[in-house]
Amino acid sequence: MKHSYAEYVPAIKAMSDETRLKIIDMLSCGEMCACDILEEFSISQSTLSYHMKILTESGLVNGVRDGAWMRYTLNAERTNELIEFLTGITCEKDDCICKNGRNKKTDNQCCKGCDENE
Amino acid sequence: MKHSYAEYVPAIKAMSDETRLKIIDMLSCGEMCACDILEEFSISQSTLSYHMKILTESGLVNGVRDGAWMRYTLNAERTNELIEFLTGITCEKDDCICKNGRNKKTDNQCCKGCDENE
DNA sequence: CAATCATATTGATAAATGTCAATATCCTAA
DNA sequence: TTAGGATATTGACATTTATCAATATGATTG
Repeated sequence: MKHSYAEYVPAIKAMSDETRLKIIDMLSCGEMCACDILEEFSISQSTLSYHMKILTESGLVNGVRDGAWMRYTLNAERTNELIEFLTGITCEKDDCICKNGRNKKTDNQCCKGCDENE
Repeated sequence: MKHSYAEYVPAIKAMSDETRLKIIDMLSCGEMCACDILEEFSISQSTLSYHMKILTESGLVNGVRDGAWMRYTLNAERTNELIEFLTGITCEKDDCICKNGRNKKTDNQCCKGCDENE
């Protein structure tokens, strides 16, 4: 199975920032509104809004309006999917892409199964 | 337990690029040299060198010189650690940071255990 | 040691990112 | 319906990122 790396890049990019990692951690136990998240940081309101937009557009976080507030939750399905993807590309596997390349010096290093799979 | 988010940012950033994701996938089954990796992409040699530097400096990939070649391997320990970290911050947990904040609208949304832990 | 192959570094450049202040929009409550 | 609170958007800016061509460095082999 070939992975579509590009599909996961926005979500990984969304996680590649200290502030957003902390926001994800904060949301992992349940819903929070933007104003409560903001209080945990020393950033401006517009910067938080920017970060929340990246998180929601990446699919990792869901945001719903509740009157004047925005209520944010972690999209567990999406985060699980991402972690499974990362697990998949970092673990040795039968249907890997490593059948390509690895010609010159490391022919014998290829995992078993590479020749049998497309 | 408090996570040190910043500690993981370089590794996540290293993964937040389509080219580097594919390189990680290629290395997941075993060692490859730079020249073999290069053949899988339509990028210049200097660009690949740049990407390999980011991957090795992030700790996700190990590179050793073998004569004129560089042999790259995935650092499985480090990738596992990263995945465990991501799993940790995305799963509901007892020792979460969510005891902070969540005052205004969502007091009742906090997970069990938040009050008992620092 | 000279030629050559493999990789790294440098300098330049365009694009993306993170941040803020200012402003706009959306919603509620009086 | 209007004032004010919560959030989003805009414009400006500095920093970082990804890329390449050119060049440098390191290793091998004749």
